[in-house]
Amino acid sequence: MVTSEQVARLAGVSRATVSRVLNGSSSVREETKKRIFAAMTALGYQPGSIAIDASNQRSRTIALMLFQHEHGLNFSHITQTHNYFFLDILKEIEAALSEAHYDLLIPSRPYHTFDTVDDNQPGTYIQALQARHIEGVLAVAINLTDPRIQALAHSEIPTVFLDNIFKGEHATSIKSDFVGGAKQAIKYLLQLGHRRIACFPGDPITPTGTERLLGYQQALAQAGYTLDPVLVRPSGWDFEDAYEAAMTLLRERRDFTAIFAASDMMAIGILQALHEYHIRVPEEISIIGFDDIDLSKHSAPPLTTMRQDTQVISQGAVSTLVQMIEGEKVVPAPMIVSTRLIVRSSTASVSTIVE
Amino acid sequence: MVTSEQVARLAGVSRATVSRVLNGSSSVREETKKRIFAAMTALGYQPGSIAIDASNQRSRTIALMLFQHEHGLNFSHITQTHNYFFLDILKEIEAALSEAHYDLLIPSRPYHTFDTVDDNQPGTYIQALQARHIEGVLAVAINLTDPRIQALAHSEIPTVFLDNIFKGEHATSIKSDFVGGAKQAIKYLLQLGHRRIACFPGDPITPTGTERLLGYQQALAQAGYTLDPVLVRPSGWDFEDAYEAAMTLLRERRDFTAIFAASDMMAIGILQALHEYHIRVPEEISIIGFDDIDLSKHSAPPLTTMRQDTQVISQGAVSTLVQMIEGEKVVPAPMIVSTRLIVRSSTASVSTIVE
DNA sequence: CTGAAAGCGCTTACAG
DNA sequence: CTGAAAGCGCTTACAG
Repeated sequence: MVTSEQVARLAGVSRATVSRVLNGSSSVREETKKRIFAAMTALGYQPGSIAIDASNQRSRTIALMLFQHEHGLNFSHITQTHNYFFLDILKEIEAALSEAHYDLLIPSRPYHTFDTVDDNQPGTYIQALQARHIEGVLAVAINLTDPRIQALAHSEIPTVFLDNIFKGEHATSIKSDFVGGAKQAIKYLLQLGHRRIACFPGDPITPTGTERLLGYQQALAQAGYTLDPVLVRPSGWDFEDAYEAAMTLLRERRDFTAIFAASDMMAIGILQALHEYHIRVPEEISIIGFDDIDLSKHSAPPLTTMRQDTQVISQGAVSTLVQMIEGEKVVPAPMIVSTRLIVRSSTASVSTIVE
Repeated sequence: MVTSEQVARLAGVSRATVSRVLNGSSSVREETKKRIFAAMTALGYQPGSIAIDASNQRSRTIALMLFQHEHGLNFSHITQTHNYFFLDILKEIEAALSEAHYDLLIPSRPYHTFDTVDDNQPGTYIQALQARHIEGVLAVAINLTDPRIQALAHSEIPTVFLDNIFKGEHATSIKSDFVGGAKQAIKYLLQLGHRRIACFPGDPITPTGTERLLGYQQALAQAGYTLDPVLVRPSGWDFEDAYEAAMTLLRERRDFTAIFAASDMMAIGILQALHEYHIRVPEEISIIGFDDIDLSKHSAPPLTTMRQDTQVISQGAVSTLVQMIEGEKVVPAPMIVSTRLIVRSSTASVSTIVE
């Protein structure tokens, strides 16, 4: 590898000056600057990042962490169908990080060089991140009971949580307005004339599930309708979970004209159940999803849904994190991003129902 | 941060000895070893990775690169529907890398500290990777015209290409047997009695598309059937591309009883077109896909497909790469992994066709 | 504007 | 078995 030493020699200056040119830290005579640039291109010099990091004591690296099952790796989570939505987030995060000149690390090697220590103990988990000079963490906390989450939230490592609210000395969060989004979805269905609306809130163990359920309840209450508990069907977040829950509901032959699903992936599972029962959408049943993943516009029929603003969430997460790393000590308050109704063909007003 | 200095002091030894205990490089008296471990746990010491890297001149980091559109970032590619398959690969790669104690970097920040250089010029692109001490690259080359691919294949950086064959002094590849897989798929359809089989080979500009087409042609020829060119429908790899191509084919009212799709995502697009034409699968038309992504078992009907062995591909890619980094100078030959027929409900024998 | 020197926190021959 | 010293390739006060 070409070193700054060689560049310096060729340009007839000291390594210090080469470094100054690289960083623009202090002014260098135009003339010498030119000589140095010439030497750099002549040799094909690239400053080595390890040395830069060693010297600056920083890595410009942020880690992406998914907490789902206690000891799983990151991608093993993200490939599950119910996490499909996060891929869109990841895409935008990568772009935003690139703008800000940070790298994204998917930590996969064991954190410790010696084996006496248990990686997953909350305390040593944080030490391990610090030892690796992770400057910030973007965390998706799904399994809220994982003790590493609290350890992270209370550590000194700047952290932004996506989708669930955590606060700490150096931690904040950003998420969609699930309550408001669910409310708007239900209002829209009410507006179309639907009165008996089934609700698949996802997993009510998680706040993100409960929030959607709450929006459903509030919208109904505010419009003056009573909720029929038999139409509320908790389930897991996966495609199959929703499919199964829908099959059960259909088997029971309940009376309803519309369905609110807590995610698009779930809606697509429900759609398949309806399909198997030869129930036409939206002629017989309307259905509305949540997220607006790209598959939604390709489902049969294309799905009406509440879009989460992935761009605002991702850019917000990154800029907040960068600010916490580089900027003032003030930790920004948790951010709530509003959702938007996207009307496609899976919803129709009750009056158009064909018998 | 706790340093080895502090540990050494507390244990009453030199930093050298602490280091020796950490690496097990040379023998240390049992007694002092114990004292040192005690000091480490007492202080919560974790060796800092930056210093380790600086000293060892290596990073234990491998980069994941997707070459698709000239200047795109990694995740912006992977979230496209036609790359959904690679998520399964990524999941296994992460696990294998973890085993081997390497980190996965998704390079996103600009490669250069100074702006005089164009990152995407093949030469400087390699220098940039070297400057970042990337020890190896896992590359998915889709846009084969990207000059960075050749630069990488001929560089000194150990590289394993997935899905397309590239060879170089320090580069090899691993991929599924697309020709063989396509052949087996067609043979299976022939066995079911189908004679007029439409083929959606994906994008024939790419070898991976052409290989599947070749398998189709060979299987037909070997069984003694002539190929009707009108049934071969090239298209892009995306869901919509296949959907559009299928709509066109259906509009033309061609005579065929089965379809071979080059990917599951394409098959799902075609399924939707068939659905819109109210054509029953498999009663009227059989369809077989390729890849076996998880969505395939959830499509309506569940898809018969050629499964790619993601585990063998991923583990093979990682172990080969690690071997090139750590081991002998011999570059392993390109590897071809066989595929496997997974029969589900989208295929049936022609005799069962209900008119 | 520029050079000599010290420093970042580790590791590893070299002695003893 | 263990310590003192040099080194990894940068950066940054400190002088001049």
